[in-house]
Amino acid sequence: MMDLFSLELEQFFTNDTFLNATKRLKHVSLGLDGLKIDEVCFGKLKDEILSQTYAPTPLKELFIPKENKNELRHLGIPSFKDKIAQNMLAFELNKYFDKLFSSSSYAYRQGKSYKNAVFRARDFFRKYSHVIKTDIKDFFESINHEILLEILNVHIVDKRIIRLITLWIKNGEFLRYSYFKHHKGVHQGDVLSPLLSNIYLNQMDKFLEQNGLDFVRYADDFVIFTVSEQDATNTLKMLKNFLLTIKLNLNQNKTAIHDKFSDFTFLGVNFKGDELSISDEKFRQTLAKLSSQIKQQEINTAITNLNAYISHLKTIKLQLFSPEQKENFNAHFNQTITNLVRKFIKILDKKAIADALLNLEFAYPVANTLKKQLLLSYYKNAKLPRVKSITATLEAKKREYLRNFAKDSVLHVTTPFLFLAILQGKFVLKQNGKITHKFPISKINQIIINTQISLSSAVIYECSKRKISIDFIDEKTNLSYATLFTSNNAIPKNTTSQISILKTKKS
DNA sequence: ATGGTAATGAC
RNA sequence: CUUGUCAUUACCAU
Repeated sequence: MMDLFSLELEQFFTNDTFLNATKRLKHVSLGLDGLKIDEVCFGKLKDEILSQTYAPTPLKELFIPKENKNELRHLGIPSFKDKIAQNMLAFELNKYFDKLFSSSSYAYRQGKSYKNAVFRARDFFRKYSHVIKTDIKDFFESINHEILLEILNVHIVDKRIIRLITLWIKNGEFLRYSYFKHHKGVHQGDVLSPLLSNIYLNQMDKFLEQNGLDFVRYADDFVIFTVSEQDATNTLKMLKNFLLTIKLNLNQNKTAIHDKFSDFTFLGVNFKGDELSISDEKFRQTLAKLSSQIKQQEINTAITNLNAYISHLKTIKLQLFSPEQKENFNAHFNQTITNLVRKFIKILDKKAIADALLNLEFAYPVANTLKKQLLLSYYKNAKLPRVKSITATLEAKKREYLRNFAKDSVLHVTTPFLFLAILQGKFVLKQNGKITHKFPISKINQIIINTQISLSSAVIYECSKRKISIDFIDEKTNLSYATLFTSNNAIPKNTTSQISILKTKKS
């Protein structure tokens, strides 16, 4: 007989779990009801939920740019009361469902981390010759409600819980005044979503296990190991067919079969067979982060920050550096410390600096005699004029030009009472009917207005066509109070659908 | 040991 | 006025 989730709502909707839930949630970003975390009344929430009169607030739809990518992340932000309710349930559900999950599933689970996943994958690759690297297309947004609810229904005894979860996943989103229904997928931002996503993909884990396949899965990102290319091809075909039965598809252009000699990236780590490394881009980021630790008013806080960052790096990244990267890292580290000393050499005496440096943690083990030499060299080098590295010298010049280009391409209007229009294919600024400035449209990619001016509709039309954004900045606060058009088309897409609605008779 | 904050980093 | 889960590290308090 299978173990079931037999807890009833009353058993975990208590004052204690309420307090726990409020602690675990961020206290920023209000939902649409505008309630702050300390304005949520537990008594009322509990009554509503137990009596099934509870209704979640629609989510706040938001698009934020993904890091280093020209894509947007679609978020739905629930109100605090809904987050709290979900959190209280998630805690118990997590405990129950975690027992059912595969040991090869690593995301969002207590005691598991992406590091474990990386090393597990490496260990598997020592036993196999081929690997399928793939991920699922629009995973969160593709989860099928009926299939998910069916699974939950099998395990959860108290059906009021099923009703709650249904309310949450089917809850719609507001973008400004436009409401978007939610027929499929779980919201990115809901507390329960990570767990629900694991429950859903547990079906695939079980399928892979039944077929005797070794794999490592982190959310929708996973690798499957095989003994030959043919085996990999067959497995992939079989997997695709299975995924169709749970309404999922693979991301075609991120799916590939690799042998021990071709590189691929999994969880931010470069794999080449069982040899791990980190990408040049990530490596540069690491160096930049290291340097940024010394931007401190006090030498001791700078050292504390550096030590914290180094300790953090030791837990995984340092183990993944190639010999070349190690060497570069050490050079950069030495340079960073020299810069730090240079910054404080005028205001602190030699002893104060030496005392601070003695606390310094090194990324790699350093013998005591060598350590003394290094510390001394930092002090000596700091006295010399600063000589930038070749790349830094070129970078600085590059940035200077980028700034200039940006200056050229942004039309920033600060003089009041002008009229911005389009004439003969150019943006023109007029004062009392006379043209004072002209700008070629093709060169402009942003317009910033922080004063009171007039704007012709032709300008707005041209800007929308060319995806030139217009920002209106408040003179006093320097904050943007309105933006017309973004360079990304995710939002305009919704806007156009709204316009098409307004054109109908129903409008 | 247990409680808190602030980083980073995977999705 | 940029979410969620998990992990790691550092610091502080008892």
